[in-house]
Amino acid sequence: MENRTVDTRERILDAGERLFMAHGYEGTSMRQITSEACVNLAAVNYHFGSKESLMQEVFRRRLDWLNEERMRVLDVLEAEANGEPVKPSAIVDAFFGTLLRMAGDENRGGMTFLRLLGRTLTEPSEFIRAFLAHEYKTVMDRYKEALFKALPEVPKAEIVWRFHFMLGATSYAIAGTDALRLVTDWQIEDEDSTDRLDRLVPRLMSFLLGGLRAQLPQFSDAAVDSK
Amino acid sequence: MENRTVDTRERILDAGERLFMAHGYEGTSMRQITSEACVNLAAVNYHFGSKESLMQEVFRRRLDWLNEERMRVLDVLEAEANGEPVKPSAIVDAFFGTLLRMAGDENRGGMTFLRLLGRTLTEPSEFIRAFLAHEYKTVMDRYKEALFKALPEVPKAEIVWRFHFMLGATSYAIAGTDALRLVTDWQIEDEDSTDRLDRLVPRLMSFLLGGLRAQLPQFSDAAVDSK
DNA sequence: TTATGATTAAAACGAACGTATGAATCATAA
DNA sequence: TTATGATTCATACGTTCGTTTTAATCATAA
Repeated sequence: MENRTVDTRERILDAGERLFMAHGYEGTSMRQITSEACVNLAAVNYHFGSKESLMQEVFRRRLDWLNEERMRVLDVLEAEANGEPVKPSAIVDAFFGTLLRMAGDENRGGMTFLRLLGRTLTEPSEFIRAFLAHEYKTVMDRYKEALFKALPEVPKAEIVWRFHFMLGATSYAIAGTDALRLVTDWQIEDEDSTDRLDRLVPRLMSFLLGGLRAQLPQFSDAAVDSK
Repeated sequence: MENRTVDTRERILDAGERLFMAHGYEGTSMRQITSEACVNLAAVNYHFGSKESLMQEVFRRRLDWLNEERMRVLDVLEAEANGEPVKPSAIVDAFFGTLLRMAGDENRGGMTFLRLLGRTLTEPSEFIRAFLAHEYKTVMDRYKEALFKALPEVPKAEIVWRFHFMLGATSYAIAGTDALRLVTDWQIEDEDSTDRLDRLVPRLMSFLLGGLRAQLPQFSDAAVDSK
């Protein structure tokens, strides 16, 4: 009994992941999903209850592992540091590198899930917001604290903003890997697509670190940045 | 006759802009739009032909000015430079600063349009891709060339990627101004919302320039970065 | 082999979608 | 004042949406 069920559930999750990535939540119909998964229309409601619950399960399947892994890696880094601050580059790699390396692991959703995640963060449907907030809260707080410790001379508000900017650059780097081409018609010359992912990680990492450690902004107005 | 028409068209465009921003293209219905605009359901099809055409017009109304302004500013910068390369910081400010300062100009869409633009770039519906590509092509090429000249020691492929990353960070900075709060539950402490926008521009600019001028990545593999 | 609970299947539900139609209403020029 | 073209209006069309229902089919344990 177990076998059929798992296959059906997984096929639905895979189809949902791919279609939500390509057309968004609202732009994807149950009939598209069940058709692509080769299951009956009623199967989604039977196994997941509703379209919204399916969407949540699509995320949970990947995010649970991702955020556990992020916690685990940061645990290791902090243990190695023996109470000293962890290097910013190591923190950034633990958070964003772990995410990006999912793209190469087809068993963990690969590029498809990363692009879904990237686009979802800019179009948070009301119901998915609470879910993502809950799913992300703990790991975000841990990394925020680690960055505060790693960069004691940078105001906390600035670090929070820069984490925010880093998330944006990363989401685009993924979600837009071929979307941006359609906007700009740019060719990333001389690179086949296998090369591209391998090189994306160091490229993005350089950019993120450059931004994180950039000169602090000068506010034209009077008020100095509050500690 | 002219007056009623213009008002109706503008009210529809305003409502569409706000609702597309909040719920996305697929997530917004004609009935929501016409209801918010206080016009008859048939008014959209009468004035714009279809929902897709309305979406295009929502963008055109703002992008035409934005991209002309970007061109104009770069013209001025290059004229002042007398054939010398323009400073990277000036190029970045001309492109992204011009965009960000739209947020403060309610007559040009303000924050609403910027957030719509930000989220649309990660969810490019098939039909909007060709439109945005056409609308953006010329100005993108101009700025790309300016950056090549400004950073002759950086490989062109790297500059293209970093422009890409900067777009992402910027889109998030805008689209996520309150979306990210919902993901991370962060409070940007000690700042009222009027302060926030004034400070966002220098903050983001510092980050973008730090990323643009960051140390070049070291690729672990053999092949050196191609010219 | 038969009984049982899990899963799949086919069909239909009411609601909401984008769009089209034709009559009513408006502003303007003759 | 009346004729005309632009605009607004109420209404309906045909589809598609997510979900539900009821029956058929399957796998397993007694």
